[in-house]
Amino acid sequence: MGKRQAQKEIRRKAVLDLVREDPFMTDEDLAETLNVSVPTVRLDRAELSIPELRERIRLLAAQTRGKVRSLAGGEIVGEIVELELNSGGVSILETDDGMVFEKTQVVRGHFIYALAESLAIAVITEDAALVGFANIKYAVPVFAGSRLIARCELRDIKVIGEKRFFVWVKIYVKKTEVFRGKFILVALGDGLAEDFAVVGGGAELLGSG
Amino acid sequence: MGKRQAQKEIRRKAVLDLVREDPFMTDEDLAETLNVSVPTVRLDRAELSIPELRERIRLLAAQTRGKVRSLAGGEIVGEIVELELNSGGVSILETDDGMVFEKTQVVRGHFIYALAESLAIAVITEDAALVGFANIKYAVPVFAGSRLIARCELRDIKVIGEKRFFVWVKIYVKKTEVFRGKFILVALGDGLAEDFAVVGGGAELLGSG
DNA sequence: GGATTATTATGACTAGGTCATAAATACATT
DNA sequence: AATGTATTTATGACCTAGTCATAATAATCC
Repeated sequence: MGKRQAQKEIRRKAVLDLVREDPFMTDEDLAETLNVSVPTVRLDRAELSIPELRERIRLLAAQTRGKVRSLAGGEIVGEIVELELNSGGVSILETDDGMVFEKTQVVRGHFIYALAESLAIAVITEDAALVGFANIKYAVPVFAGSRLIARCELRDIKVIGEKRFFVWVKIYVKKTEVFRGKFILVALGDGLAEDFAVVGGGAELLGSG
Repeated sequence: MGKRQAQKEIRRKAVLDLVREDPFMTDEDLAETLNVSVPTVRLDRAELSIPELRERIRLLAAQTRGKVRSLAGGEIVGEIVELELNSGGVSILETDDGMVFEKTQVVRGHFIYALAESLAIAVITEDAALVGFANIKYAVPVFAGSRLIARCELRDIKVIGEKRFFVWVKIYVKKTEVFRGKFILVALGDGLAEDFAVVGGGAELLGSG
């Protein structure tokens, strides 16, 4: 292998790394940082089948839109299909490839947890409820593509200092129970400062440093 | 108010709704669905200060990139800063506005949970480990902007049928413990079919229907 | 030196816009 | 019915970040 060929190989790897790191780079940006011409970069991209900038960010946006809406964006993970306040509810989450461990294709636990927690909180009418404790069990691994059905039941309300809501959530794939969780939710009201020292960034209420 | 003015108002609202629902619509798409010309749509967009398609998806991609990387995309939530396999580790997650309940600005539990779970799994060297049980406690509400520091410790390994890893995770904001969780992880090996009936979409191994 | 490969240049074309200007249309008012 | 105004549409020049095809140049190997 000649010198030029080796250089090419190295540059192509660099191109891959660069766009992976920052998919918002134009061909001109790439050309500048790699000290080659724009056509060279285009050739590299073509052979590495890296799509053009606009396509890259379009894909990025498309990919993440659904996930973010159902995960980071909204208040609720999954779609609530039944809800009786202070009693129970049902919500559904379609799992997909973006939620799995690569190796095993098994859906990561925290997606299942998030579905359960969201539903548990949705059932409580209290203005703001937070999970205080949870006791959870994953019975069966879930694979991408499964439709998770969460059923939630408010079992008890106790007042021990503050109001505590005892909520049970079971999640099924078809008829198989894959998850079971008992959540103890706490109403976030005036009692906050008693049991809960609030820790925050800008919004620090009760300092601890 | 005349007829035309009213029509305009209605159309502008429709434009807003349409791009909100599907930010990937071109002006031509919008013009067609609204039965007006492209320039009209452009005028509407200008007055509603809706950016052009490319800018919209660029913003979408930029906004969600960070979140998705740390949430849905990668295997790990948070950034691992220390890791001793089969022993312990430390990971860090910077919380932000996208992770909170709107009303209270409190970080949603499942982000904290995900940080803990990710670290617990990372510590286990086993090819694929899954959470079997977890016992968790949220001590203190966390506000956006806090830097969460998760410390994890492998406490025990027991073989009860399959290998079980007993992992403790504590999460701090500064010196305050905000979360504590005991995870029992199960190695996902040959023992899978014994204790675990596998439920999945396309990859259904042990059917239940 | 000549063949081969890699790099660069060039030109024509594209989508999905921007901005500015002009023309056409519809409506309300006098 | 005529006119003024708001609204809508049309037009043309320009932009970015590309596409594709073709050609020319440069570097390396045999």
